[in-house]
Amino acid sequence: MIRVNTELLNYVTRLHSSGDHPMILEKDAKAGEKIIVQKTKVFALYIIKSGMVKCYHSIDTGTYFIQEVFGEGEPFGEIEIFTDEFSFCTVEALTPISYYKISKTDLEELIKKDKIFNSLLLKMMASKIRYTAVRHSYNQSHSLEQNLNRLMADFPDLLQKISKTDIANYLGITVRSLNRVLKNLA
Amino acid sequence: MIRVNTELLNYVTRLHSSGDHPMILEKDAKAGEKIIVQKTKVFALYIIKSGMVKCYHSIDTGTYFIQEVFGEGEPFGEIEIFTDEFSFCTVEALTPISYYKISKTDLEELIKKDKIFNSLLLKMMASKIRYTAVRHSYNQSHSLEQNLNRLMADFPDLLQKISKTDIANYLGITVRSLNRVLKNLA
DNA sequence: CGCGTAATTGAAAAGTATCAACACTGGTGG
DNA sequence: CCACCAGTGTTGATACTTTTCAATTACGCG
Repeated sequence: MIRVNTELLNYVTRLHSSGDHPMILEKDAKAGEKIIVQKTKVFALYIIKSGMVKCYHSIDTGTYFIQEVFGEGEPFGEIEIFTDEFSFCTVEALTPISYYKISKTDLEELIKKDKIFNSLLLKMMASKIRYTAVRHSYNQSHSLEQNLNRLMADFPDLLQKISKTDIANYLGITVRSLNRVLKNLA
Repeated sequence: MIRVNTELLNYVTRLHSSGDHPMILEKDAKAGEKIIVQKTKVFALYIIKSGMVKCYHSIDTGTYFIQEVFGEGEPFGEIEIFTDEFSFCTVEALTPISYYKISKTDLEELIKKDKIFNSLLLKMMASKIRYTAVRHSYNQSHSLEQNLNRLMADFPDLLQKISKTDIANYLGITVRSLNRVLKNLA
């Protein structure tokens, strides 16, 4: 549920601090701020340096589905840039965050010139596809209780870090159901 | 549910027929043949030239979840190659198919040398992530009836092309539920 | 303190799975 | 040519799971 990408973070941090890449900006945001808003154009790739964001897709009034929670090193905005479409998710800071920002044109330059960066991107996207597919498959084929157990095993401090509303929206269930299952587990 | 990628197919067909790329092999398979088996090592990228395959993840005896049905131009095997992990899906021909096959080392060569191919790959993976995310989100947030309606609207000849068992496993429901909803729609 | 958001819990309603019986189809062998 | 078989599809009854609705409590913050 909380994804990280140390390899990419280390590489981008090195690029940034080398000074050779002034196009890599470092920025901050407060908890609750929206970095990307659903159905708008995206002009940059973002990589989280510290903190967490949630990436969610609103359906209509009130309900939304959490695609993923991104932690250190996870990039976002790349899908909109590569597919050249409007964002399908809103990305909102869960904690105060700092992040790197690379504009679309600079990103395209970087991909052309830096083969290591290019292959990190390919690897990152492949890993996103794999992770999402496994998660989707697991969710569909197991009971809520099993899904929750797996989540708690992977992230023991989940309940401290993420609100129950968000956990429920990540699992695609109501908070009522989440509470019932949590009570049964205990 | 049935994905295609005309742009990639055209490009690879041109590479193949130019004769400059003898590493791009053209092969065939009968309906029911498995091109990739779950939990095995994958040594090549495959691109469908004609026909359809289903990509599914088995849980335990009997039950499986269909990730996606791939049609013309859709690649598979790229995730295993880029993440360097065992396959999490079995890829099985639904119809007789013909496909292109590029070995891992040749693929890496091609990515380095051919910037257009590289950017087609980036775009393809971004589009897979986006599509999967939207599908997952939609499935979780809508009723079975709405999901089925959307599927039938997108693929009017769905019931002729895909078996009900496979459709149910794609939606993550039982065949019994699928039949009930289909009856209500009519 | 008061306000809005998040969390908790029960009861009823709706949705889905499970189980089981049976129909339909295409291919195989006696 | 027909009987059989395996795989797929159909349908009803029942049990189980999840949602919906509603009422109440807890918490953080200006």
